Amino acid sequence: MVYGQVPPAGKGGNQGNLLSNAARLFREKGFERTSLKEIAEACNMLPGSLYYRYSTKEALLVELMRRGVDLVTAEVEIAYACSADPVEKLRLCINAHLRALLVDSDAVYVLLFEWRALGPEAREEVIDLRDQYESLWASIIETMIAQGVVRKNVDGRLLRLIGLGALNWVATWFDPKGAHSLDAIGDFIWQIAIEGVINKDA
Amino acid sequence: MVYGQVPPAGKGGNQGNLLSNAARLFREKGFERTSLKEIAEACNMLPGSLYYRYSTKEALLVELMRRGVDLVTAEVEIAYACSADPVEKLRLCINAHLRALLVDSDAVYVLLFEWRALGPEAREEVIDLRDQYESLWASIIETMIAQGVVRKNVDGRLLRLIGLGALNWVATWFDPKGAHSLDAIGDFIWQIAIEGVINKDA
DNA sequence: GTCTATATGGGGATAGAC
DNA sequence: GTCTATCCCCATATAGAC
Repeated sequence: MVYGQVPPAGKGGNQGNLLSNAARLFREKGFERTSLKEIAEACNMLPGSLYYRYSTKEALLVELMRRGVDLVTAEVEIAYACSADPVEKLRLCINAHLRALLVDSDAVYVLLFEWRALGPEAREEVIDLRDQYESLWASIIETMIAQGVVRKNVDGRLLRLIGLGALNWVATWFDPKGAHSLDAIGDFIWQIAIEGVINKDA
Repeated sequence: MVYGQVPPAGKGGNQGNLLSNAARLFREKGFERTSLKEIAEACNMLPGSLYYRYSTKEALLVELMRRGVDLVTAEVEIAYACSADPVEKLRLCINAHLRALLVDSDAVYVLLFEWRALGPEAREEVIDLRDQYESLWASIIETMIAQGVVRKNVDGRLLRLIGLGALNWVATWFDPKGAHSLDAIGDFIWQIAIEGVINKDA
């Protein structure tokens, strides 16, 4: 069931504009601290007009999150197909996730950090979508374990949760003008996953 | 400057109760979605009464966050002193951080996940406090690098940010009734830091 | 599709009694 | 210290004109 969506969704227009404006504002200020008035202003419209597209503010958020899942899923799937080497696949997928979260779209950030704003019904849908995305990572990791690339005694589920956590938290501190490029950060995380940080010669 | 604090803070009373009720609610529902009415109800009081203790809702949040920083700092400092072995120190500190965040107090969670609710002034104070805590981790890591325990070519700042990210994100999915105890999760993260997950025999 | 105008409710906050 | 009473604002959402 598709929560809160307006039936035929009109003829398409510049909905994308509305969603990306909303995504940017939700990311910058958070969902509750962003009013429909602000979103409307960003689109050169008036608050009431938004209800032609979305039945509630929450429905707008849910639609945004759907786009976020679709986007990050697509990016990681493409990255996965870009190499035959399993360890290199991992590196590419890590960087794809970071790029989707921090460069390509505000929707992925909103998806990951604003789900607590959802009521029970919408929350269920979004958690399902997020789980679908995470199952992509689950299969990436399980494949690596099956191939013997990752040690068999490593818990795949824990590895996925911890790894995605390390990636997601980057969104709280990353500075595009900072010392490290996003790819450098992704490669760093990949490096830790491969061999840790301890000096074995000591 | 101590933002928003009520001057002499009265004679102590059961402020801790108020703060822990607020912390629990902020953690469960988020800051904006928790009304002063709800907090007051949890304390068997009425909304207006809260203003005797805190000049604004935000000041209450800030005080909560101060407690959160103090608590997690103390826990990690104690853990650090509990072993002489640097690698074991790291394990203990990881688990101390997780315990502070997920068992000992809701304030640490609120500190880490609700800082976006703060206005510019309060935000500056809280970010300073958080930076003080992170400098504790910075010195733990720098010491390990100086001792040659961590490879010298590893960027200490990145390691701290990524590591704390992996730890903090655990708060979004940890289930006390789940398959892994908190210590098991901490040890897993520690294990990755030490040697990664890749099978070198393959 | 967007605007005008407005209903409605709840939120944080205040003043002063007790 | 807590309660009573209440103010004021702003947010979401609606109805109907254009």
